[in-house]
Amino acid sequence: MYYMNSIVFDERIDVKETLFSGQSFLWTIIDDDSSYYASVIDYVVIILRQVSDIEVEVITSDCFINGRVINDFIYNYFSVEIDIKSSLIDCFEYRYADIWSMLQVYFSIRVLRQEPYETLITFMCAQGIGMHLIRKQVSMITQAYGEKQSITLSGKEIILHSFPTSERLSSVDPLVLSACTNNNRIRASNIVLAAQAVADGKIDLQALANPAIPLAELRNTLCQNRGIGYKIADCIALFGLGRFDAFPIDTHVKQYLATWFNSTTALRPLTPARYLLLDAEARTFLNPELAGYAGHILFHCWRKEVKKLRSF
DNA sequence: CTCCAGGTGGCGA
DNA sequence: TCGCCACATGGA
Repeated sequence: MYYMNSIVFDERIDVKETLFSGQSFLWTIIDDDSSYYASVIDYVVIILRQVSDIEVEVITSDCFINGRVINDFIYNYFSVEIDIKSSLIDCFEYRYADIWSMLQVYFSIRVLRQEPYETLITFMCAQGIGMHLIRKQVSMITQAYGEKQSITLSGKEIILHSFPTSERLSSVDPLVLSACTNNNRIRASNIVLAAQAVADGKIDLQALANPAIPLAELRNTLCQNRGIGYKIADCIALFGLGRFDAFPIDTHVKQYLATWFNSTTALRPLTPARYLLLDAEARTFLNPELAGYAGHILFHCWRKEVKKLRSF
């Protein structure tokens, strides 16, 4: 028994660019020609299909996701209430006219509100390697330790896996897990430690989701865990805790800060001190409240337009 | 072959 | 605090 819904948004949303812009590593392309994309969220199989610029078809194995009815969940998941253009400062259009015109296409990308723990683990897989390898690691982790789920779409069975619980990952031998983390034992060990911390409450993600917590404090708390530095902490905040003010700075962001925004700091090696400097610099031409939202749009635009990269 | 990819942590100066 | 290096793999 499956549930089908059709959701019409007020503004144009590009589902594929959103799901595969590198903020989520848990979606797979079922049928690119028909624009079908699938994932498992809270043990619910969910399939999205882009019907038109503003319409999305949703097929799920349950009518509730995370205790919400499907439509409510999707609206929240795609953060449709956010006015993307307000993530840039008012004079951006005039001060950075070339970038502004290049960005137009990318305003159809939304920043997702994803499950915090899954975001934490998946971004711990994203260190100094390409997007392709990150997806491979996450996919292997779900297949090895997640629960098998399936759904039949037009006569074809689609096999998916839920993301393994923190309890499940806690009990995995790091050496065995390293088969799923590029053979990187340090990363595997850090992931197990993080899963254990989540499982026994040392990392309280529900508490960290409190928007009243200052960004710097949130970042420092997350950084107390091995394998999480400023960048990963900001990614967890932005994509997993709905903190759209968090501005992760990676190799690509560093590059566009230097090239597009003439940052001399961004020309030098990225140290923790320079990370904080760049963070402050970015907030002079981005809306501080939505700096990370803007950062993700700029990030994806830079990767595609300048670097000619793919995210999957 | 070299360089780079959504980085982090340990080390010596 | 900064620069350098190991960690690991794969694509350009």
